[in-house]
Amino acid sequence: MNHSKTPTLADVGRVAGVSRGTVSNVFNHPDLVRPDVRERVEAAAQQLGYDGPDPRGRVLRDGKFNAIGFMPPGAYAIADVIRSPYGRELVLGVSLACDEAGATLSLVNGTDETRTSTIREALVDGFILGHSVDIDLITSAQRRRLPFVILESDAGPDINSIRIDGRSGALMAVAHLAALGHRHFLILSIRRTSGPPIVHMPGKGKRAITAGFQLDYERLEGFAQGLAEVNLSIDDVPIIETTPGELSAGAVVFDRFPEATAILTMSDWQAITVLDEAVRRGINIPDHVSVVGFDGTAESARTTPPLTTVTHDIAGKGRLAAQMVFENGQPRQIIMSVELVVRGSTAPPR
Amino acid sequence: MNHSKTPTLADVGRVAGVSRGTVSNVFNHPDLVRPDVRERVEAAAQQLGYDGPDPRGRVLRDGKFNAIGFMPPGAYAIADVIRSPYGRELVLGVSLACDEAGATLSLVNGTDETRTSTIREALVDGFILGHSVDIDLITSAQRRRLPFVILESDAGPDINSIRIDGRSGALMAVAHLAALGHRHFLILSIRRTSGPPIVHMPGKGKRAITAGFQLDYERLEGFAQGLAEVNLSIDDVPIIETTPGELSAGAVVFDRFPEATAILTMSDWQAITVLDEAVRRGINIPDHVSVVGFDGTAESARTTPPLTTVTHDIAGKGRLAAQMVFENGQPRQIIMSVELVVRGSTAPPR
DNA sequence: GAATAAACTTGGAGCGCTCCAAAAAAGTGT
DNA sequence: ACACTTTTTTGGAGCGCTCCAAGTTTATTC
Repeated sequence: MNHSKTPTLADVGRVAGVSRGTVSNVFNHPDLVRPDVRERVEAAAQQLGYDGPDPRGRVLRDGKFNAIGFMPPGAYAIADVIRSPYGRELVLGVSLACDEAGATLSLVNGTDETRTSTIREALVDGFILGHSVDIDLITSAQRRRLPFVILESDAGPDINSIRIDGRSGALMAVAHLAALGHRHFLILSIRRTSGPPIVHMPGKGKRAITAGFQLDYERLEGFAQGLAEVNLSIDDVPIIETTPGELSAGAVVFDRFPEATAILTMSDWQAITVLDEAVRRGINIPDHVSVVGFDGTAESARTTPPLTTVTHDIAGKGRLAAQMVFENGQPRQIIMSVELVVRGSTAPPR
Repeated sequence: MNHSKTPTLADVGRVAGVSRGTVSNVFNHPDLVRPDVRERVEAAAQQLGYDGPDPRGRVLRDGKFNAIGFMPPGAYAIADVIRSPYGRELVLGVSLACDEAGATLSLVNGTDETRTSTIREALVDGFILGHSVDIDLITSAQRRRLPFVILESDAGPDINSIRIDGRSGALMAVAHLAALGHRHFLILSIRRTSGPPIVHMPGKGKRAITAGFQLDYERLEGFAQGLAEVNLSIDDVPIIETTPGELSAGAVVFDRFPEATAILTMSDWQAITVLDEAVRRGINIPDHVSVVGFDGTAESARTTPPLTTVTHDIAGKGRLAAQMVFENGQPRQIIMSVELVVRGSTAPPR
């Protein structure tokens, strides 16, 4: 039994002269085993170079992986998540909950084609899914009969979800700028397909419905409401959709809409793009133009000027999501509150 | 067979009137199955709500998890890795290789006590271990008979390792500063236990050996050599050991060693601490004091002034480590080259 | 249409483990 | 020493799957 094959419980039992069950107990419930027997088994294990039960067997038997999977939204790879400040803080929160639970965090990849098979095959006890309303994905996850939580997307009362109150956040952002006296707004929204920024000119029908996901939609609604409250219509506000990572957003803003004094965004990242472009053009923020970010990432506090932004507890969201997966209780839909943190990127218009 | 239990391959086979093997083939090698049979099986699967083979069975049978584990060094948690710029870039590299290989990246936690059991139990095909010379950990990893790579620590010819040429990096840093005319050096080294900075005054024996790990040791050697080449001795240079994350390092430097004009560090992070403290005290860098970082994280380019730093390809290192795990070939010990990137934080002494 | 080749299907043999009911051993009290 | 309780140990029964050699069916050839 020693052909350099890795030894098994049974091998150890054979050498120690006890049954498999006893060897298993030595490793998992040592208190149930008489001390002398335990020592004999440990000696046998040592001799064979056996280092404890192989997790594969346990997994099959118990059905538990002691791990949760985090799947980035849409076409994002794990690398994109780690690269982005938002993704990073989210994963940080998830990892904190995993630390507490002693669980492993599996970052699972899914290109658009492989997402469902990944869901089917991942070695995890549950999932956290990035924002996505992809019904196939949800179906796959449900089929797997594993707990899962969807972020930033409400998929109905039977499905765990956590999202922020983006509508209120958007509303606060507009209200803040309006209170400062701004009347010329511009919105940076999120383009869900790849490609250059798409510019929606004012007055061409209701553009709010161009939102790809619930996340954008809610925020646009909030913007619309906030504008309505100061007798403006979102239909008169230009909307630029940019893909995450798009660097030219700022240039488009200043090239095409020099009259705008208040820029509303859907992410700190977009806001920072505008800040960078402003520096390049010698446009002073907030003197010439005010900018409001979204998410309140750590980065937003370190820009010059620091960003006024709709803030929420990103890491807390990740952590809560993981906890919900671990608990595996009744489905809940949680809406987290947001807060407008006013910093240096907003001021009254000139 | 329908007691709301999750269906298995056998259940599907029973309904479709074929054997388990055929059902397995439908999902894994559909080309081997006659189309009409395949359809029958697929219909049965659909009817039962069977969504493909359970990964647990496959894992036991095949022995492969299709995942690699990343274990942070020493007492770090996953969260610490994600928080730190260096850890983040490293994980980014690992994740890129995982993306390419279609594998999952498991971030496994190990507190000091649970590290070896984590190694024993993680559901992975191999490991990347943060820098550590902990022999128990290496033994555990070897026992598991899984490929693994150790970062920043050479554990001998039988063990995969990747590290940077820290000695040369350190040497370059000193040479650069010496060429600028500096004679009053100070070294920020790494404290491996928790607690406040430890100050090693000059002239009190050979302090280089206080290094906890190979990483520090090599760099101290490099510093020593560089100093020797300009007729200085490391024994005359103060060394301050700080824990990663320690914020007071900069204060200790300026409080205790105002005569130092050239600060050598072991991480960008330490260097940034010094920069921050300098701003607080109105000390101009590089006019009053020059600072050299280590690692060349993305952050180092964005500080004010941008940091002169010993740079290496952090993400590349992570990626290579993952590739070595996937390849599982002959053990290799790789030393990656470093480069001194001169930016704004160094200048001739006043 | 029989012989031969090709295509497809089958089901046994595990993979390594843990649970659990039952058996065995050890301990207790009279 | 015996009956009875408590502590330990045992080994069968899977967990769900894939491989593979062997068997069966279908297609091709003469």
